[in-house]
Amino acid sequence: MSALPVIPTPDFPDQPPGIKAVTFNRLLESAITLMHATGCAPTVAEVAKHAGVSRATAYRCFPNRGAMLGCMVSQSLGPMRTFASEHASGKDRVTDLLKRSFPRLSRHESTLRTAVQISLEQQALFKAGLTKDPPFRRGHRIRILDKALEPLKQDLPKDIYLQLHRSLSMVYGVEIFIVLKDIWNESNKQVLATMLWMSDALIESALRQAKARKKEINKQEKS
Amino acid sequence: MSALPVIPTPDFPDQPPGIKAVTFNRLLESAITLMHATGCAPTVAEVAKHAGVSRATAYRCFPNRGAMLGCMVSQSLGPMRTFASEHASGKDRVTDLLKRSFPRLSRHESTLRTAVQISLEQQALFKAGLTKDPPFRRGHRIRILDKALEPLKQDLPKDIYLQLHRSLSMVYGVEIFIVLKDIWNESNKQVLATMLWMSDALIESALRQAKARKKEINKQEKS
DNA sequence: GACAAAATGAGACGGCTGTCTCATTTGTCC
DNA sequence: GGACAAATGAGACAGCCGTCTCATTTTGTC
Repeated sequence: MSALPVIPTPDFPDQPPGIKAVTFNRLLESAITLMHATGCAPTVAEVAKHAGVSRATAYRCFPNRGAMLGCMVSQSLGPMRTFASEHASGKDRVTDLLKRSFPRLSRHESTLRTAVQISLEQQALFKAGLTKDPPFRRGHRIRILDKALEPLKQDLPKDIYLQLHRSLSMVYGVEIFIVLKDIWNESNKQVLATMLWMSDALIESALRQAKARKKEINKQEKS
Repeated sequence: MSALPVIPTPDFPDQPPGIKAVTFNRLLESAITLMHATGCAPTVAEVAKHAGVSRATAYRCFPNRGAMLGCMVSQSLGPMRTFASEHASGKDRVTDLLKRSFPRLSRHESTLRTAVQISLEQQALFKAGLTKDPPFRRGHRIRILDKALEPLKQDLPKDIYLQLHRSLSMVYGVEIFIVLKDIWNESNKQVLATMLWMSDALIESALRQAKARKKEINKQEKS
């Protein structure tokens, strides 16, 4: 297996001024540890205690709990390396990406769920004008999918490509876990199956649509 | 436009014993009012105050804030009447459902987002064993989609139908708003476009798959 | 109207959040 | 070692959560 391109995590946490690196890192690591131990987003007090640091210092590191959890998520997920075979054809490349990413998604499910939770909270606050700082943003998937779709990009008109890209971002993310497990009560295995089924359908449809349009254009040129 | 079938909301809030109906309703209405006014999930204290009721009484109505918000969501959404033309063909019926549901989805977006938030919180607590009461469940969409897919149900093998049903539940829900708006920064209009594009692709794919299988079976029978 | 039961209000409590202030420790430079 | 600044700890505070207890009001019934 060749070395896979690394896609960096977008908002990798940076340590604020007036804080020693060791303290900052201890807090982040404690947050991750507690998250994995309980499957639940830890409180600031818990993290501080586990890190052997006072609560005040924790709040010097992060403006609030949401930010702390946001940093924790980025740090915990780390850079992405789950990539597809470089030379696979269009659809296979996406299939490959999904299959290879799945264990990772599955493993980090609770962390990713937390990310959604934070994002929702902060978006709501932001939209209500109750806070100025921009909400925690996810979006890893866009670049990863873009990379996986590279071979298809040439075959597809721009608008169709974009629609496919957007659609696949509904498939390649934690939301499908949330819907299928919390509402449908399905297993992880079924989640993967659905991801694959959907991506196949979406890609086929995009290709078919592109083909039809090409035909249409040819026809017009002839007449 | 003929009378459309009403699909009842699953967990319509029922007033607990030891509480006067008027108090319960006032609390729920206050919660809805505040939600719409701020776009943010209100606190128990706020709701109680707005309802002219003591905080203690509010906690006599709802075991906790999550439950209060859950009831608020169910009450706010009310029974579903957004249904498709009874006699439309398979795919059109789903398209119709999406188009006709969209304004409602869009209007209740913040309420629906709150529902996801509550559900995520409670799922996490539940999985961690930190609470016994079952998490707030969403799932409206399953029955609605099932009804809209009725005409297709006969044409499709059971497994393909189920896969389609599951897949469409990723399309017909607030999650697509969350992904497209929070990550992609898209407009509501684009959300609808993506919903339609995806549903079309998924249904076409299911039909095609069914056709292929039928052909395969015919072939086997001949030999 | 009187009485009992039901419904509600008032308020205390510990825990968490986020924001302070003030003391203490730690590190660095001379 | 001493002086100074950076980093941290300790703790108070108001606000919310969720759980109590106890007093008060409202309601229904005789």
